[in-house]
Amino acid sequence: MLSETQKSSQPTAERLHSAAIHMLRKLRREDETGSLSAPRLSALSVVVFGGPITLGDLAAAEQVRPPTMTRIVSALEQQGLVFRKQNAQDGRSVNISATAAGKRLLLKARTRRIRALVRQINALTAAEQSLLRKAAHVLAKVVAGM
Amino acid sequence: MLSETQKSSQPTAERLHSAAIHMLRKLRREDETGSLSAPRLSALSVVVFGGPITLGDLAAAEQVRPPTMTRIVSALEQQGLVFRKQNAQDGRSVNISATAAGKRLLLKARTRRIRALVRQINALTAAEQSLLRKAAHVLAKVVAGM
DNA sequence: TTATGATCGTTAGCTTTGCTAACTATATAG
DNA sequence: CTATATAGTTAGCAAAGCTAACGATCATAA
Repeated sequence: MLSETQKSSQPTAERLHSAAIHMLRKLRREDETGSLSAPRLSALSVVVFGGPITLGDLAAAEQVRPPTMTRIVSALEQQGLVFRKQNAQDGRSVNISATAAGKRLLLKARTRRIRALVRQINALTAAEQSLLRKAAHVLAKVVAGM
Repeated sequence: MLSETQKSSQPTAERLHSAAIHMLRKLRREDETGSLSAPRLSALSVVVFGGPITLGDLAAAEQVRPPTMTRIVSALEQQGLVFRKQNAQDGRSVNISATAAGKRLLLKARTRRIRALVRQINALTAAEQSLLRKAAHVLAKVVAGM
């Protein structure tokens, strides 16, 4: 038999799932002029803060298959935001790093993309903001564990 | 100049944004055998609990353009989960309702899709679960306001 | 040392989901 | 009755996910 907390985590999960779907759809529309889609922004962020990184590791970090990441990296490279470099030790492996333009753009693009979200959070009460701040950490842990 | 809370909501927003991206990617992969993708599941949910509903209203509720919703509804209809019916008063308008199979499948599919998420939440401490439960409500409000 | 097999990345090709533009059909206003 | 506005669909494009198949490189074992 299920415990009290187990039973009640189903609606919580449903709400989080729904919120995630609608949040991303909304942010995509807010950011209509943005040069960086969510997958590209997310990948670039990993490269900027965690690079240089191999394509395989980047794909794993972003939880997508290598062919998907190949295409995202190629697009970012064409935009001049990252560059590939062959690994000297292992010729099969490719190291991906961010260019100066990539680092610059990441900060601007990320700020703009989540602007609407920040605005909404700022409209909350101080208690709610504090709650959400703590929850964001828990949520990150939850997702990492999946 | 920005207040203390305003400054600190930027990283919270970033964490929530990142968590949403990775959560949805992970759930999609968990649910590999699932007959219902996230957009279809989300739309069906609105129809089941809020239907009958016009295509335009459904598109607005799901924050997508009418052509996108036309296609999703057509797919759901082909799967026998919803059906269209012309509005008697306004011949341009179409009302969408769930079939019995649609209602049945929604519950099963939703449970399966978020199973991994529920599992992770259950692994949290009681305090964290309580925190997340409250945060889910706040988050729903935040997203609704965007 | 060379042959075998594993691993990394890419290419090719499919599906789904977004979009805009343009069209049809119906309703409403003048 | 005509003109315009609205609801939904169709057509066609791009991005992002996948699998399968392939080339190139590395590691290992005969």
